[in-house]
Parts: sequence; structure tokens; C-alpha cells
Amino acid sequence: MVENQEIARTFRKIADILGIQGESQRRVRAYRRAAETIDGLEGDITAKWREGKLGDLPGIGDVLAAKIEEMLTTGKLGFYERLVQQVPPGVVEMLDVPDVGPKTAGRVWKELGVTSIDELESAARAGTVQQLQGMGPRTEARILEGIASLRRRTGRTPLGAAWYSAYEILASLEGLQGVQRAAPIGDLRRMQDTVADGGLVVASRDPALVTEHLARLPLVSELLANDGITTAIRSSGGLELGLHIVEPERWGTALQYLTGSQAHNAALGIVAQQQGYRLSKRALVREDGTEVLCADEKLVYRHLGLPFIPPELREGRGEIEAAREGRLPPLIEYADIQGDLQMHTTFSDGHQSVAQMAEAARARGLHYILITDHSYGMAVAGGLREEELQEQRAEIDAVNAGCSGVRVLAGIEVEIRADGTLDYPDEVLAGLDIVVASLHTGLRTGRERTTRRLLSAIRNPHVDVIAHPTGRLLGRREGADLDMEAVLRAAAETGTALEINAHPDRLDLSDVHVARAVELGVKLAINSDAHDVRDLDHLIFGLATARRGWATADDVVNAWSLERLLAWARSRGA
DNA sequence: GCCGTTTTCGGCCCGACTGTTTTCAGTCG
Repeated sequence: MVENQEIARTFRKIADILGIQGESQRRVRAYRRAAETIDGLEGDITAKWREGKLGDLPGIGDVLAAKIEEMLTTGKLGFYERLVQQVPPGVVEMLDVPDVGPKTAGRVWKELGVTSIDELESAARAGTVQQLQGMGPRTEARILEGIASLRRRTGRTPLGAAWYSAYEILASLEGLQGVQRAAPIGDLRRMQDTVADGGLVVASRDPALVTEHLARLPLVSELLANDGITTAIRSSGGLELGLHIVEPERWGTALQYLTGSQAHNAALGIVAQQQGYRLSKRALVREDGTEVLCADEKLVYRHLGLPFIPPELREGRGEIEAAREGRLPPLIEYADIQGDLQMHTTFSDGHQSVAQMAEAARARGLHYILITDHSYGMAVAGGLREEELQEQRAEIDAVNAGCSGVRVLAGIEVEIRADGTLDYPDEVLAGLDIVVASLHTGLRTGRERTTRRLLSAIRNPHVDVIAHPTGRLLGRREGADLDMEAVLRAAAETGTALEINAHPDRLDLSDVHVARAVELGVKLAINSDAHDVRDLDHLIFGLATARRGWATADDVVNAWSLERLLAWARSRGA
């Protein structure tokens, strides 16, 4: 699958460069579309090529098929190599700045000679950018804000990318000779929404052998060594992961210590001191210097007189006091999740049919799903008109009649419009089992307006769930400026659930907002927002975010039985 | 650049928002 990623990445880069060069939007789009197709491919693209079936893939015709073939046979692409010569890499990087698109990047480069984000910043500060035709002081200010926002998040990788990368490597290590155990550490194990100090710990008596194994993995592009000892690995996706190899009898302390966070370990260190220990990666050390080895992480906490504290809670947010006083909540677990209340189908921008989504959900042990295609306001996503909603209802009824072992509920992801009203009238919404509402546009129209729109949707008795409340996209876009406290209080008052969107690009609500929601008694929904059956697997990220916010199964409506869920929804529609 | 047909070329998911315009271009979803 390395080839798939590589080809998709190359096509996206080509699209970027062609865009900057002012090529036709259609041509640019063709490359992006092909990249999406390749990313979404189930199997290895090499197999497709061998079967001579590249042309069957949507968005791939003769020209792109030939380019894929060139990459698979020669490992490179002449067209791409010529293209990258034509535009400085720093100009392409400017596209990462919010509000800077291909036109702007191309113009500041050609008209001002700006070839990097740093130079763009200088030019904007110097007031040079606003001298260009069609650009003014506000555009300049937006560019500066965009650069600042980009800087704030560099060095952090969204959880999903880091997690998949690390777990593929962990899976390859499992069962290898010399490897006794392996686990993630750092903010990766704590499942923070973005990862900065994630890594792996491996228990082994033969570090050299482990290093040798790692070096041979196709998922590992580079071993980073310090004094001859491997301390980090770079994944084929470019992610840097710290690496620690420890003796098996020191596994527990190492795992605990390296998982952190710093705040948690600092607080735990005080507890240790009170018991006459010092906390370290190698062992619990008594005052006389003797070591207490812990082969198991639970033992570390037990020695310190504490119950086990789940990694997601280890942020120094009062978890140690709570553990001491027996107040740790019974965190929601994966097995508690009964259903999924947001997913899309081919009726709008999803990849599969209602029946296929239902089957995929059944295979994952879910008992019910809510189909939530977009309403017509999301024209770009093929949003549904009212009559299409009726057609979909018929299909849902048919799937349920076929008794697939999972109950399919009829819903919608209805647009909250600029004035706070919804895309469908109340009588249409009343006919649905559960209504999910969300904002996709006007996310930067200001705190007052965004808050007002959300409050208006929350107060609509037909709306049961507010999806991805802030609209943030990790690593790409910060959430809308809004009065979250007011939103949470309104949701608590009306009994409207707020979504923890489990897509690893969103994780919205964030853990901090979840914690406040739990305090206020706001109901939550952990939803995959799947646009493809495989996206159902993202629920684990939403689950982790819920746990990081100290949520229990009772706080989460889709951890309830179908009967309880529907009774809740019905009680709200009044 | 793809696709479906009209088998050679025209259409390709569209609308909101912003800031610069004085009628529209660029970005985003």
C-alpha cells in the first residue's frame, strides 16, 4: 500500500503546482480526484495495474494510467520531476497557509518574487502584499493570521495519522524474535488529538536484533541514532517516533514513565516521594538506592497506593487526587458503544449504499445506525431535497425489512443556515427518527453570529444532536470562534446532545470541551461521520476523546440501548 | 484530464463568504 500513498501524494503535488501555474481548474481537479480514488482503494494499486484495470478506476483515464504505470515500473515520474523544477518548493508550501490558495501563492511569487512562507510573512508585514491589484490591508492581515495559525500547529501530527502509522509498525513487531512486548507511549498512547512526542517502547533482551528488524520494515524509512543507540525512527509517512528498548522486567515503569504526561508524572512523583520512592523510567527507586522493578504498569500504581489510571486521563487534571479518593469515573469503553449516529451514503457524498453501511456496522458489532446524509444546503456534497429524503426512507425501510441484524434509523445532517434556521421545515424533521444539525459555512463570521446560529439549532426541539460543534480540522483549520460555555449550557438545558465527531481530522468536541460538558450534564454522541465503511473504525478516536473528557457510558447517547435512545429522541420532539 | 457519448468534443457537484471591487475573484467546504 506504500505505492498507493506515494502515487496519491505525487498527484496531489502535481495538482498544487499546476494550480499555482494557473492551469485549468478541471485539469487540476482531475489529479486531485485521481488521488482520492487511489487513497480510497481497498487493495494494492500494483494488482490493479497487473490486471490491466487501472482505467476502470473512476477518474483515471489513459493519461493518468500511463503515469501510474511509469511510477510503478521506474519508481519515478518524469512529468512530475520536470514540474517541481518550475516552482520553488516554498511557494507550494504557501498553500498550507489558510486563505492562501494557488492564485495568491502564484501571484506573490511572480509579482513580488516571494518564494517561501517566511518571505511571505516579511512582505505582508512590510505592507508590500497590499500593493498588488485586488489585495488590500485586510487580506494582508488575514495572511499574517494564517501564518501564525500554521506556526502554532507545526510539529504536531493529527492523532489519526500518527496512530495508524505507529500501529502498523507495532503490528509488524509483534511476534518477532526478540520482541516480548511493544506499545505506544507519550501523547500517542494518551490519545491526544494531535501528537507531538509519540513513540514506541519495546521490551526485549536483544536491542540490536530489534533495531535490525526495524531497519528492514518497509514502514520505517530511517533509524535515527544517538551515540550508536537508536533513539527514534522515521516512518515511511514522515512521522518521527521516539524509540525505547527496555528489559522486560522494567517494562511497567518504562511504559508508565514514558506515557507521561509531564504534569501527570510530576504529580505522581510527589505521591512517590511521600511513599519513599523516586519515579524513573527504569524502576521505582527507594531512598537507599535499591530498585523495585515493575514488569507491569499496574504494579507501579499499586506500589504507590493507587488504582490503575487509564492513559487517557494522565494529563495532570486532577486524576491522581480522584484516584486517591476513589473518584475515578467508570470511563466509557468500546464495548459500551451500541450504535453510530452519523454516517453518509451514496445519496449524498458517501461511498456506499444504506445496505452496505448497515452490513459494515453489523460486522463491527453495532446494533443500530443513523443514516445522516447532507441536506440540500450542502450542494457541494449532493445534499438531499425533501423528495430524495422520502426515497431514502423507502430504502431504509427495505433494509430493515431484510433484517440485517442492525437497526437502521432515518436521520439527516441538516444544515444550520446563516440565520440559524434549518434546511427543512419542522414537519419534515419530525418525521425522522433522529435529527443531527451542523454548520459547514460561515465558520468565520464571528463569535456572536456563530454562537447565535448554534443556540438557535439547539433550541429547535426537533434537533437531537449538534454535529462537530466548532468545525475545526486538525492541522488545517482552527475551530470557529464561539461562546462554547453558552452552547454547553443551552445543550444542558434543552437536553440536546453534542457530538464528539470521531473523524481523526476533527475530534470535535475536543477533550477539554467534553470535560466541561460532562460537568454540566450535557449528553454526548460519539459518531464516526463515516463517508466510507472503513471510516466506521474511526470510532476509537472519538471514544478516546470521550475518555479524555472523563465521560462514562451514561453520558453518551449511542452507548444506550435502542429503546432508551428512541425514548430520549421522542421525548424531545414535543 | 476524464467521461460519455454526439465516437470527437463539450461538460465536468455548486454556493457562501470575504474583500476587493464598482461587478468580481479567490478560497473554502
